[in-house]
Amino acid sequence: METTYPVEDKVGSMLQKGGEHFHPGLSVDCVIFGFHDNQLKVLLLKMKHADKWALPGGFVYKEEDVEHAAVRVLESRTGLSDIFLRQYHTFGAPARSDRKLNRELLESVGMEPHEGHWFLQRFITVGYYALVDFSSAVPRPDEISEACAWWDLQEIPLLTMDHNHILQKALETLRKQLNDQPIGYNLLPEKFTMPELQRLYETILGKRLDRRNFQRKMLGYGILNRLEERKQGVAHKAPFLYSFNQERYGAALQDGLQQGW
Amino acid sequence: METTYPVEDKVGSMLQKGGEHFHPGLSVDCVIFGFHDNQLKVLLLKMKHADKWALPGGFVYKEEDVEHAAVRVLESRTGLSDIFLRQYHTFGAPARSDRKLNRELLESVGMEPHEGHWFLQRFITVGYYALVDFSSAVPRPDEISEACAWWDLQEIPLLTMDHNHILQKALETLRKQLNDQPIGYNLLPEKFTMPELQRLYETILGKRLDRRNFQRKMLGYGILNRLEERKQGVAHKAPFLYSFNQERYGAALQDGLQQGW
DNA sequence: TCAAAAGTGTTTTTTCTACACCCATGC
DNA sequence: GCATGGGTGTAGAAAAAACACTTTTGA
Repeated sequence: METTYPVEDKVGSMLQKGGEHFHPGLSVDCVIFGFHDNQLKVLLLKMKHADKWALPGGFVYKEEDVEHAAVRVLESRTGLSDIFLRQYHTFGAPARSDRKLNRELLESVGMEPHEGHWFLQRFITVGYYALVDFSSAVPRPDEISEACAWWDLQEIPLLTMDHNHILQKALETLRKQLNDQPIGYNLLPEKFTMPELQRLYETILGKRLDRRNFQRKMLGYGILNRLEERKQGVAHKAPFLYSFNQERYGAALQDGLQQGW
Repeated sequence: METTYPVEDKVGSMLQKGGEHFHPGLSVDCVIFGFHDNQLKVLLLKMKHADKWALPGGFVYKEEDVEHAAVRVLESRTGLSDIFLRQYHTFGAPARSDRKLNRELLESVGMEPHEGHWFLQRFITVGYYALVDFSSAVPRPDEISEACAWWDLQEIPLLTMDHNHILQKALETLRKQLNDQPIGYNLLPEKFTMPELQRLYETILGKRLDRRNFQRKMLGYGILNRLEERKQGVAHKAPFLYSFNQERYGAALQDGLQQGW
């Protein structure tokens, strides 16, 4: 089922016509995680007419599935489709909307910020987090932003509105996901080494793990295929390459890994 | 911070004035769990002018925190405040709104279902689940419903719209909660026996557990106080009574019980 | 007095934890 | 040749699973 939605060609027309096209007072925000240089990265946007960075987000068309809106944001910012995306929380505090900021944005594009303008209403936002392969994702700013870039999780600046909070909550959810679901398929390249997978886990958890116990536990999940080849051109002993067993990985995502009861 | 919101005195005025007071296209639905007779129960409403039962839900006032709306629904249906409430998912499929049903409802109260009426728009709903003490909760229907009652989880009928789906998802979330957080404080009376707590777990999980291993594990969490007294007037050997250690229970909710990594 | 439910403990199995040793590679 | 990272195995501790005996009570 393919549906076409109007495209915002520029800030002005979006802000002007938004009220007609979008579901009122509703947005989605995506925390897009990538992994590179043994660091967890997050994709951030720098909006025009704003001095702070923000999470990539967007509005939901009137008859669009909310999740579809998140997929759309994701695809337009990274060029990737068919990736891991999960809704984790909806942020509904009235104070989270920064009317002053939005009013200034309206004025900056020469629009009259009249009372009742759709963009000046209070917004509820549905938070999604995504796991993407850093090397295949190509960050691209949209019409209303001047930059789009990966940020190291350790160096996240003060973001707009409540976006630091939204990001923090995504990270907590991701950490919990490790406890009953596998992670890696979407964050690592097709072929990867066990140490690389371990770095990923360590980065998400923020602590170091024992090399041998990690390998045993991970192999015990039965979701990995060890390939014949080893990683080329590395210092020291060449580690084996692995890939995920699609079927078993999917089943593990579905059924969970270890259940306490 | 106490805020007063307009009260819907009856269906007509709510449907008529709703557009002025409520955040457009947004609702909350609550899956209220109780435990009685060794059975997990859910509180359902029977709406006037409708033949199906529904989850208790409501709309969100324009400047009201979404969570506050859920608390409001909960309090008005059960008479309880300060209970366990958790947001678990937001349902945003366009097809979930049953316009036909709402149109009929409008007509049934003598209102013109004109195009663009707020009640005929597509709705996003934020799902919350609550755990309440069955014996202190007093089910009370609101102005727009003719009945409010506890239903056995095994006997849930076909509900309105996507409410069966919303309920199912709440149950899944509740099951997962058992794996890293304690449950019971809100579902059981102040004093309870170990077998009662075990029945609760068994009911949620849908499977039987070993009596002795359950007790060992549960005591190991260190969240229980064993009281001096035993349950009175029961057949067979009288079991000890327990209560939850508030401080430790709260800490366990906060920090989690067992973390896989 | 006996069936049913509850309290407590023990054995076995499995999993987790903490290590030690050898191998390959680049400098 | 040696420091660094990677592959593999093993002993001890801890947790989970399986199971048995005794006590209390109402019918």
